[in-house]
Amino acid sequence: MDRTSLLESYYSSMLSELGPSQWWPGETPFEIAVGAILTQNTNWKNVAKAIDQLKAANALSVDAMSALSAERLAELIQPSGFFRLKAKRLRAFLALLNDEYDGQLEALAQEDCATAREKLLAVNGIGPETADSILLYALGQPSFVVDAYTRRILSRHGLLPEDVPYDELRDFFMDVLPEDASLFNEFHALIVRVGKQWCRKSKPLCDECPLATFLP
DNA sequence: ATCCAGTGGA
DNA sequence: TCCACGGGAT
Repeated sequence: MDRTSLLESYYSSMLSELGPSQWWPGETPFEIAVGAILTQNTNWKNVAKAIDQLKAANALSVDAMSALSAERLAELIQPSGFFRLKAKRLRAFLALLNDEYDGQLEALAQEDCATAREKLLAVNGIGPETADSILLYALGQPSFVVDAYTRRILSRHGLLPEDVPYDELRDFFMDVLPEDASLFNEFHALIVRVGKQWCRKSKPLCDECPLATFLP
């Protein structure tokens, strides 16, 4: 089977077994972008707490968050872990928006996908996964997101070596899938759900996995 | 390879 | 207790 049909089968198997994901949780593009930074190597439940605190402090806008000191911002996002580091990263992201896009996330979304990706990657603290998450889930751009779950599932299925570089893993999908943001959105969301519940790092539950038929 | 550094589930 | 977590920089 060619890669295109294979990935389509993965997608339809997960979708039919799990149902649609309705990702990403978040009411505004800015909130989603903030969540993408906060969730780096961190459980989403911790991020949700941090976002609640940002909301309670009315800090979930470019202007309001830009007005906060690094210390105050760190305090608000504390439950997400790495809070001093992430406060710096959020401020570096805000600096990009304020300095180059007049504080408008929508203006960044007007760039073509590759340009916006370069701009995001140039921010200290935004790496490829965070950049792609912002592009796809906050800006609606067709940039496929891959993560540790994607890597784990595909390597356990014998499709790619486990240490494959990020961009090669991303191209594994983008080279053959139609450039469709809503497809990329749902595909990645389904992979994360499978990774969390079945393809766990230790003690994976292969027997009950929605992707069990694809195992080598 | 090591640091960042809180939280919840196994 | 221990480990893993929608990673990234140094």
